[in-house]
Amino acid sequence: MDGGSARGSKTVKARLPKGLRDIGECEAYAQNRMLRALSEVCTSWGFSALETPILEYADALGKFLPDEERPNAGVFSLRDDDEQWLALRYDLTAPLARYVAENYDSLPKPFRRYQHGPVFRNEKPDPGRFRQFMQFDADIVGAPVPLADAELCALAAKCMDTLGLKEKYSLHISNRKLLDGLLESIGLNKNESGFAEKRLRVLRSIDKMERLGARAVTDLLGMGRKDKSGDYTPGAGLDQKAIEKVLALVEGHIDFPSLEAIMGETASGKEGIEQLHEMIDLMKAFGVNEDVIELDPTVVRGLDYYTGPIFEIKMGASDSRLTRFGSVGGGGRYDDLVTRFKGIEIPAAGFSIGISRLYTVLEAMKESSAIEGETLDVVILLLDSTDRTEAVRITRELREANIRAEVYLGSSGMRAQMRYADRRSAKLAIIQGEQERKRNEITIRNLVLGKELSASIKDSSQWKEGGEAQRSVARERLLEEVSKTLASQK
RNA sequence: GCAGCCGUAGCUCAGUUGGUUAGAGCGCUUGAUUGUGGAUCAAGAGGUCCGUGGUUCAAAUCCACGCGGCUGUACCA
Repeated sequence: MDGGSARGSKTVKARLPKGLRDIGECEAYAQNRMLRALSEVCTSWGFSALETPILEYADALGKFLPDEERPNAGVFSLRDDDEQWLALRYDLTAPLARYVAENYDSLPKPFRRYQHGPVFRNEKPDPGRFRQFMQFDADIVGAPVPLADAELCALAAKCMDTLGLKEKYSLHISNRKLLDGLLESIGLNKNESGFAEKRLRVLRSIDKMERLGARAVTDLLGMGRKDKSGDYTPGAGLDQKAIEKVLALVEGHIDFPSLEAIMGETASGKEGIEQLHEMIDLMKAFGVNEDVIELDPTVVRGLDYYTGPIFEIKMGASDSRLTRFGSVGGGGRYDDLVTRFKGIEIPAAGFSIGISRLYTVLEAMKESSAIEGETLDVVILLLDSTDRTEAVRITRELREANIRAEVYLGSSGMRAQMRYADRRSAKLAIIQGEQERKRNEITIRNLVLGKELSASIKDSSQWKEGGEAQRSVARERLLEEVSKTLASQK
């Protein structure tokens, strides 16, 4: 009555906020390795590091201002003590725009930078989609030419190659101007009322092509669509002819001649095609394998954001099992982003890779080289009869030789210590109890070999003897014998 | 955001038409088998039955609302 309930009333329930997660050792190691590798690539391509803070003024982030009804829709925001709204960054590009605007005069133009860090989105978490995740981002500000777009695409490809994913991804490229050309060619006029709304619906429908298929997209372009749950999504209200034209663009593979036919004489369409041609030529010159480049007008991305070339990095083009993961990164040209601050248009383009998402995909692909953690090498057991300072000296000697070692901390029995070593996937254990000490020896147990042998062991005395998995050697030969045992395990 | 389903131990779940002290398996901790990962045996820890209110002599069980999870859908920088 007293114990449980009294404790219950005083303790706090340990719980993780929804949509957030703890990252275990395997993913943490993998994430660090990926970030390090990508940073090196960017550095060698002449991009410099820039780290902006996690918090920004909400209005500097742009789009998602806290409003009366839903102060936390999209972004996490909070009030500073001077009443100004702060918000957690939801990507790395908006803070870059703020940085560029603030430091414009002192920056070299073009300005090339990379950055990585956690970003936050306050929205409904879905499986594999969290409210905090790691992004890697690279951008070029102040270069209006397709050469910059091509270089960023090529860098994205190089990044994927560096992560060991050569031939496991593809770059789907398109151009926002193609979509402008399409809208023009189906008779949507910029100056008509309701254009913005209609444009948005058309673009969203196109974006759903891959997930929902042609029939659903037809409905969405026309009268609207009712889904399984009974929810109704209003359509764009296009006529039959227009719908067919849109579908022609987004259905199946497309090549340049058919693209030209669809775009016709529209100015934006022509410009978009021209830019794509130039980009692809330059990408190849940058060393991108032609096979990973895929012309794909279904790529839409940020609706009010991009102004020119856009692209997405998708996994396993040939492996349909992976298409459900969608894109692991993408980017494009966003010439308007700094305009908000400066009043003048500053050309900019960039891309980001979703590190957290990429890890999830690699895990599902069982890319073990990318996802395995770093295991412990040695656990030094600590028995009642073990000399503490000697155990510490052994630990230190191993560590100085760059062997990952730890001395058991605690007073449990030997059995529990062995279980601990097993749980930690340690490769071997070192024992120096009374028997070893008398003879100035140590016992090395090969845990990997021991596990293999255990399958055939029947009675418990064999366990204790250890057989080939265990031997005693002179104390001075510690390093030599440990190294030998570790080497034998590879 | 909208809709449907679900919520009992760390995990997977049982719990009768509402009825005494809420259970099992696995896992976890400790111990035994001379000082060894497995097996076996023994003991132990671990619960606000999601929360709040209601119906009732009586609620894990029925009702309402909230919260959380899953699925679909919307949004997605």
